[in-house]
Amino acid sequence: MLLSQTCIYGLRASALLASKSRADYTTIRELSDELDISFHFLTKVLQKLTKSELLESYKGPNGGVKLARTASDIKFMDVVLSIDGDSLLHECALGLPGCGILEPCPMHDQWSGLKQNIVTMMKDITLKDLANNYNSTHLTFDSFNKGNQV
Amino acid sequence: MLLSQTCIYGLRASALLASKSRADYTTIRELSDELDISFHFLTKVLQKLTKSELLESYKGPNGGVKLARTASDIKFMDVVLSIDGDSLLHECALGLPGCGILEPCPMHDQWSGLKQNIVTMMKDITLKDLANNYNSTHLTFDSFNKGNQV
DNA sequence: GTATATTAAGACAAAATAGTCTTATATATT
DNA sequence: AATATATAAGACTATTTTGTCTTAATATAC
Repeated sequence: MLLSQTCIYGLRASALLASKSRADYTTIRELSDELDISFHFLTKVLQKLTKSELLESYKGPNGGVKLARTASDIKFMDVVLSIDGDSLLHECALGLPGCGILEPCPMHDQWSGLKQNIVTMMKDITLKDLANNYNSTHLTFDSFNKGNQV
Repeated sequence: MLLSQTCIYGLRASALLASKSRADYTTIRELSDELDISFHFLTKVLQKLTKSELLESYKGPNGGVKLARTASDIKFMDVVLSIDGDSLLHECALGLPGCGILEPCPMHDQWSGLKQNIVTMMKDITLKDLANNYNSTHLTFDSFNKGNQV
């Protein structure tokens, strides 16, 4: 799996927040219910995004979380970096720590090309894009969670 | 990480076997020493490849493992499928079980394009390619394991 | 046939990841 | 002030992945 489960949860919650495009705060409980993710676990995931200043949180009644910037200004990659870190950018396909331009492993050239494409995509796509696609499918995220399609 | 550690060990051992291009058996001990991988763990990894009939094994003195076919006839993808299975081929970037053409998740189109490129590469590269590159670098795999480059 | 060399198999341990639960802290409402 | 609502933080548990160790099975050589 390319991204950790934690990261995927963060991406889904971020995309859902973006699709709501609300100015006020959304509770994590609402997000966890819609996404069918454990409330407590999602709380911890979103804390990372808050610390990275991708989200803003507010305690107490009418509190919750919201995007810290406009959805078009937060990239897929921002969420990945915040949660999974930058290991994806540097990792050798064969897991060799010394692999690089000077001492390429047998996979280096092929893999770094592909990796660059992945990174480009992640830097290209914003939460707004995710939210747009999300809305255009006329599907709730919840429907995915039921696994009703192969 | 795209591939499991187990899978990476399998790939490295397979590439090393291919680079030796020996007709007789190589002991797992020799492979594990050169690759600096735990002997017992590598044994279990290679057992999977043997069961998948990518390798042949032989017990007793002068025994060991060798490629079951010529190196140019075993693909990177064969090893990945044997060890990690085909989850990579089907996985949605957002981990949504229902994601597909009928009910695409917000990432579906972009991700399936990239995924296809990855799969194409893995089906394209053979152990012979890995071995060639490996030899042309004039580096032992061992030098990578020391992590002497950023 | 006994000793030696090798993979096969499976029990066990350690580490990383994922998930749960409880308590603390901040805010709003009354 | 008291109560209710929300995130923050951290202890704890469960699961998966990775790694270790012991024993079994098989083949060779003498």
